[in-house]
Amino acid sequence: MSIQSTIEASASTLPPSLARIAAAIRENPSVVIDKTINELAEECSTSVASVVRFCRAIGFSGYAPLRMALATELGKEAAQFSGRGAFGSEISDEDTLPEAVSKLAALELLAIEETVGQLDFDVLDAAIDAIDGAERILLFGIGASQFVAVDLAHKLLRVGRNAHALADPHEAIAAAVLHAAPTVAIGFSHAGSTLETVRFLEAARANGAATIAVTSAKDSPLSHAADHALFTEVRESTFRAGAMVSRIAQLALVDCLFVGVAKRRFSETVDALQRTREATRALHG
Amino acid sequence: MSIQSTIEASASTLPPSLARIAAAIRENPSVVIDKTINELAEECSTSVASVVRFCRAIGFSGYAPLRMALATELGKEAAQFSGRGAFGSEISDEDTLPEAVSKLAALELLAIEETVGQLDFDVLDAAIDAIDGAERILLFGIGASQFVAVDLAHKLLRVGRNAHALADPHEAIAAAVLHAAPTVAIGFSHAGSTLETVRFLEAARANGAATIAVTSAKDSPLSHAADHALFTEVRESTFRAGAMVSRIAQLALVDCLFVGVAKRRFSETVDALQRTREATRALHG
DNA sequence: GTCTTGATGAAAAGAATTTACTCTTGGTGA
DNA sequence: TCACCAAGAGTAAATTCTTTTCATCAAGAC
Repeated sequence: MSIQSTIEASASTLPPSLARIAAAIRENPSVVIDKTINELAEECSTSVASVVRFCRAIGFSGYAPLRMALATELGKEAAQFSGRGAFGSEISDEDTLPEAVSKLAALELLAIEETVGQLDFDVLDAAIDAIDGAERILLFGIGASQFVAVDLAHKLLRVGRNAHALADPHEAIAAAVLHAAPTVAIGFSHAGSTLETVRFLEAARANGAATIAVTSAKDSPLSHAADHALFTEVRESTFRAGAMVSRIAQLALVDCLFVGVAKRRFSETVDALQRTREATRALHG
Repeated sequence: MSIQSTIEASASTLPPSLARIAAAIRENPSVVIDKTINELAEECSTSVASVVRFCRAIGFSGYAPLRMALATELGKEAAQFSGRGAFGSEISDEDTLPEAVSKLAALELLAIEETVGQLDFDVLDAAIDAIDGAERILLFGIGASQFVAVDLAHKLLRVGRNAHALADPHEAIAAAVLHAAPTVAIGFSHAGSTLETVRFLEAARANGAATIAVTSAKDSPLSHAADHALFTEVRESTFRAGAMVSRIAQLALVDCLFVGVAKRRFSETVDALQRTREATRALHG
């Protein structure tokens, strides 16, 4: 539990003069670091003794320990937002190149962090099960999502799985309705509303295939059409950065899926990767 | 510049007793936070006066300011490594799924951070200039790098640039040697040694095209074959995670390029994106 | 050989922090 | 009504920590 939330929590039970100190710190935590106990007491129109009482009240032995702990905590917070440019602010025409680049990078980092952070491992595990159990893996996405589908297909192919990224809606539906070996169908759509992709999953499901959705929209046609829905977390500032960031998040998610599948058949996977690697190296002489 | 590296840097020029203090802090920075100036002096077999001198020597006005700053810095460091699983450690068979996933995510985050962090903006700017000035943009990569090439081509296409991701080496060379409008050729190769990609850039260069390399290898045939070499920074733990992480880093780099190009023609770009967006929306009714 | 110069620590001086004690205020029960 | 208690708050003394000052010492320069 952080110091600041501890202060927040105990603020209501504190007597007036200690409460003033709590309020001052809540409003600007760095006063503790910048000011001595005397200055802080004066700023809160109270005595240094009360500041010491306040420190005790929130669980510290004195002012110095509180100072150190708070400095550390503020450092942590700063780190969370440092190197992440002007957060959330739009990438605009006026930005210099380094500014624009760091804003974009910040969004991409955040997207991966949050996507992986909120991942439901039960769903992920179930999806991996489905992929692991299938003899035919069909992947479909349109536009930017197509890259992601192709990427995963390529990776699965390299470890010896029978994966196909379908190029167009007709081909996708045709493959989905084909009665063949146990199939898993994976549909990719950032907004979750791309009609062709939804149809693809629906058709596959109607034909007894397991279905997986990868989208950012929790409550969307695509997620409803799937047995297992995996979500990306993207703070899409606008369409300008949106496509890039959502693609990165989808790829990170796809990597998680792949790692899971690879783990299931670890030795085979390692073996397969080694072979493909050697084979391609042979090509280069 | 961090406090700890400042200490590191000045340690060699410090007189013996101050050097002892520097050594103690270097070995365990948190002594500064845990101990008073008296205790620290005693631990270093020196006087409190020397500790104050030390603080001055590394640019602080006294012990208290150093304490606060160091506490903040340690907090930052702590934040950097929390939530990033077991760092650098290999993804292994024994990992649970959440472990494996967080290790992978940590590697991907690090790759983006470091790639963007070490980016040479002069080179980036020059590369963007080249792309901006070209009337024909040729992109080529093989294997995993092909996705990156296709991705960038797709994005440039969407903002109205004449970009082509070439599918195979023959096509690539053929396009490169064609005497046509001012051309820029962009080659992608993680290792920087893929023969076909190197040949592609060489052919393009011989024909007067501007050339750009995207690779992780600073000193490689590909980077030497290019006018402007952009580097990804990947701590490739092994081939298991390597392909995924390097691809993410390349994409992040490609996004930087794209943002730069888009900035040059901001209104046109926004306009073009809006049009393509509306057009695709029309398709979905 | 003496004179700097820089390094060092002891101790005084100055701040900051903590403790001890006092004062006020508002309530309680005889 | 009044004595009394307890909680809240402050003053000032005591303590601890930090900074400054000054004296000493060693090593190299003249």
